[in-house]
Amino acid sequence: MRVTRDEVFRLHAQICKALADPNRLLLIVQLRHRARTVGELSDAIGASQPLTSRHLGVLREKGIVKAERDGSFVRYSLADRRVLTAIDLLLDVLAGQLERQGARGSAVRRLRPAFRSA
Amino acid sequence: MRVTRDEVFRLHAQICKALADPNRLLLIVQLRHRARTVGELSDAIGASQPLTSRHLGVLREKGIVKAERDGSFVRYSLADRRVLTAIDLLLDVLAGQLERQGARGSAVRRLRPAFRSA
DNA sequence: TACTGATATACGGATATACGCATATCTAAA
DNA sequence: TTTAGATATGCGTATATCCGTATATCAGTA
Repeated sequence: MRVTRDEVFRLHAQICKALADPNRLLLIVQLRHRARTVGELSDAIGASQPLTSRHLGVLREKGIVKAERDGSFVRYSLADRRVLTAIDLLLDVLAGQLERQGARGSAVRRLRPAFRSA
Repeated sequence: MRVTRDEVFRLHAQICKALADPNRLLLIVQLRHRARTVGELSDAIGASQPLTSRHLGVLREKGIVKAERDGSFVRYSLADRRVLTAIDLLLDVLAGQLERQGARGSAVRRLRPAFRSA
């Protein structure tokens, strides 16, 4: 299959777009250490089951997570950990911006890389 | 200023959203090696001047690029090179996906990291 | 001040996205 | 085959995004 330059940029943007939603970022972060079922994820991010399923579908379609059936459950996991590295980098960028603005709060302190990788 | 956990994820997603457009990715890539004026960028990505300016505005608002006046020109440059690292990582992810699908074309070959960093 | 080139913004239409709610599909077990 | 739990999908609505076109703002110069 032939892929043009424009098509590459379009697909690249599609991947970024898949990350460009708070709920989906939450989902990805939940998968940092282990695979999880839809129900677990739904609980973890505090969203309804249908909404969770749909966001997972978006991530799956873009090849960011993969799904594996386990009985009546579906277990989701990260398909490529480099995505995690990328969003961590962007989080670092955000942390820098917030710090420069003098932002406070525990959520901000937890952003610091040293904190997060622990 | 107090920042909650939800707010952090919202801002994190905002940064991702700023990257989630082919034209804006094109712009960022154009700034990899040097600063450029709006006119230069507009030519480089083949978009109209107003559209280019607006996309640059989005990137500037999210702290991804910074603008510097130079006479009647405005010179844009990257505000944080980690963003470049992040999108390169995501491009690698895409390259892997395309390769697995047996994609061809020079645009795809140029995706390979070894190629790109040269 | 008037004029020109560079950049930014306003407006409107077309398309895409996120969400809630209802419902369909799938799997295991009775 | 029926039932129940887990997951996915359909539909309608509100909102956001992208773009073209026109116009406004700004800096430099005559």
